[in-house]
Amino acid sequence: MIFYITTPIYYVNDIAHIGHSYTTIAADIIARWKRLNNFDVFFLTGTDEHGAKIAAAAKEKGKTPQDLCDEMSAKFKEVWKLLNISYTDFIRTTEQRHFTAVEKIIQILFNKRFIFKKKYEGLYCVGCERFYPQKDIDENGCCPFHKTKPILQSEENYFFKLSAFQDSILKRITNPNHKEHIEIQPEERKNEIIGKLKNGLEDISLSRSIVEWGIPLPFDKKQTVYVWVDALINYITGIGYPENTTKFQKYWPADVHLMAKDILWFHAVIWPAILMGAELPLPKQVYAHGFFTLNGDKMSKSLGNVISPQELVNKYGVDASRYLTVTITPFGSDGDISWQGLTLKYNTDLANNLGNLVSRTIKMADKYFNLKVPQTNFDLDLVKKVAGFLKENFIVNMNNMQLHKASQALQNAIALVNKQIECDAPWKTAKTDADKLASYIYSYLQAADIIALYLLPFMPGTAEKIWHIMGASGNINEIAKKYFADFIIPKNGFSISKSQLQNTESLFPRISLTVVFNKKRLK
RNA sequence: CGCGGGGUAGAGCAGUCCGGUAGCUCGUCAGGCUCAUAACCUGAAGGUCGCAGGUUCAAAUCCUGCCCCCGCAACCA
Repeated sequence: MIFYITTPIYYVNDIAHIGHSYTTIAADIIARWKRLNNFDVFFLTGTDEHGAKIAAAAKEKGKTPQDLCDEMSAKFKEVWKLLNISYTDFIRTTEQRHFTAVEKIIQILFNKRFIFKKKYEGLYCVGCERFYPQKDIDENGCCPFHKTKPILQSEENYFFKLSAFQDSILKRITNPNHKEHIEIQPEERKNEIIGKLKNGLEDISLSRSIVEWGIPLPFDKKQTVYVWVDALINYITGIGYPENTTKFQKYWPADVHLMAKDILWFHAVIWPAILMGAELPLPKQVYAHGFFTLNGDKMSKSLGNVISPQELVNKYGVDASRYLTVTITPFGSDGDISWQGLTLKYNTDLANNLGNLVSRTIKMADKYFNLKVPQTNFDLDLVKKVAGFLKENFIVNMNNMQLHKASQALQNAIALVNKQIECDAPWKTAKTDADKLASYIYSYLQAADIIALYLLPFMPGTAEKIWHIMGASGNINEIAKKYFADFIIPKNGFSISKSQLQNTESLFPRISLTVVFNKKRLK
């Protein structure tokens, strides 16, 4: 079974912020989940490096565009390493393999007469790298975004016949039974796209004559390919198009293109049009998640309220940051976040619930059984209950990309064990019935093992730690793969009797909320 | 009539597609427990589910109309 998932390639005019990491962590969690389900997964991310903005930024810093791109691209890679992102490949649009792919696609479109030349005169904003119709210029005659005066630019450009694909795209999006159906998620975003599509498609300009930092058109070297068209093609470059046909045919079409809502249009409409023009299969699903606001404000550089992944990691650690980033708001819709909210969720879900469960279990195992998995007539009732619950509630949500719901299932499963401990009251049993006590502690260890398996996609490091703390043997990833294939719990459980347990420090030390408030004020 | 989303306890949100005792986290209050990270467990208070109609044995959920908030309208994840 094959699974190909992508994130957008990130534009190197900015360093990674929580928005970038949101998409990437989510993709990573899905990729890891699919791997655990024995899929052959290809997970692609990368950087988008062309365009006048990059060239201008480089010039300003006294660097060549390529140097700037190398630097920025490396920074993205560092962040992904920090966050334990398990991408299969990292594509850069300045790589030779990408040039080859873009040239090939553009040439095909040209040969099929989907590209034509047209003279165009209009108001061009350098910041936006686009022309504006008169109606979109503000009252001062400036670009509505950059507040700078656009220049009157006359260009002879190449255009892509997007309009030719309107009906076929609409059909593929609206009809689930179409053999090339593109599933757009979530539903409300799909409605938006359909609405816009019905308003009609205009042909889009596909080349720029004044942007030098780009890929030259194969049939007119004086012009470069419009950055967006350039960027989209990365999804096929990354898996070997056009040279490695075996690899390409193995992984294409993509199972999911994951992104934020702002760039859905390009992925849901323009990208399929390009692919259809080139007679390539279409992606199966395009999933657009929402935006974060911070304390109700839009995150923006000008407001200076952009959260960086490093800040999160410094405060909460890698795994907690991964977890919090994707579960703090419902996946798919917009959501408001705050440092208080993040810290609260950290304390509730990770310190009080998960961390404390591990802690109380291991301390009891230490106190009563000297850090050895007790020997017992197995009582697997609790384990079966937890396993059954997770199988029922976690998996379906993972497969529907409802990451926040999947994590909720995890939390509920953990709470189940906490409740059971309360109900068993092993600290009382300790005084009366050694055998019963052994079976209690044993069942908590086994339940924690199951929870660790399900924790793997979200918090790979923590899951492995718990696995070892609980005295479970073997490589957790291998065992998880086996478990998710047949859901059979080994007869003696995962933590074998007499195995050595580890009494370690708290996995997630509580964070005082007042510290957060103060830090925020200082900022 | 441009398109889309939202209006559910003090706060933040889920539930709405596939009608059937209104749920979660935080906060508040009262109890319990003492293995544990001032944690964990139990219970309570608190909601006319934006407004008005309609369909139905039954509506937060379906239909109609209205009010208010917020995005988007082509390149900030």
